[in-house]
Amino acid sequence: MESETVVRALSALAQEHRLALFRLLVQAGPDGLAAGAIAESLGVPASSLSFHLAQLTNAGLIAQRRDGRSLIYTADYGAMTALLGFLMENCCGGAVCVPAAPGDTKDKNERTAA
Amino acid sequence: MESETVVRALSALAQEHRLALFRLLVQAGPDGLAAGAIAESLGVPASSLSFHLAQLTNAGLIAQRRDGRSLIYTADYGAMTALLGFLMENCCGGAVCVPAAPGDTKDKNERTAA
DNA sequence: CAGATATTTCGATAATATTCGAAATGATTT
DNA sequence: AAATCATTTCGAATATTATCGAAATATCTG
Repeated sequence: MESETVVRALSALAQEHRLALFRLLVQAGPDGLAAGAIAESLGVPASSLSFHLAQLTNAGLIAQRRDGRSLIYTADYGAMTALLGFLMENCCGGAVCVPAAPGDTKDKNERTAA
Repeated sequence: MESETVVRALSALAQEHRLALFRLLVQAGPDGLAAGAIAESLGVPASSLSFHLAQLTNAGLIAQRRDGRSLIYTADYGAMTALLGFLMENCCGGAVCVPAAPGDTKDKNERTAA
């Protein structure tokens, strides 16, 4: 995974509306949501939303499919996992350091490390 | 974890120099690196680097300690793990979907979900 | 084909980020 | 305390991002 790709993905998520949007799609699952439904849910004008959808699409984090006159957007879980993988990949020079299971929101960062 | 905190952390990482900087610190481990060493390693002027260090510090992703006349920066692994945790936390409405271990770079996103 | 609906593109404006040299601060040495 | 070294703050130029209405595009319905 190229560092430029990662920056684009992080940039895409580094914005209130888009983070909310992405999480909305993640929770919506494979069925996804139509652009209109998202706009309403987020309280963002259609044209603004379209801009944000384009950013996320461009970053490869979401995908588009057409259903009638609606465009349905879905989260790309693969891209997400790849991103997370990249962020921990060279952690501590390869030592085991993030054994925490998903959902475990522990905040301590004491480590024996090296 | 507040969404605003997450956005700040993502914003901090969503920039070539800072992503490289953070990864440099992650790999450097608990010993960390002096600002000067980082500046040289990244090929960035001192004042620019200082700006980026401030961003990462402000986002809580790195910490500072003084050693003589040098300021040593280290990655905050706890903040990092918290961020990753948040990003997967509500994934698929709570269904198990990212069981992949760190280092496993699988790219498929087929899921039975709901 | 005309009308209605869903969404995107355009264009202009406002807001935020990045960059880097020069000057300021803090810590060390002599 | 003066000189020196490491780093940060300031200020100002440049670049990138976000916002949203109006107009354009694409799809469906009658």
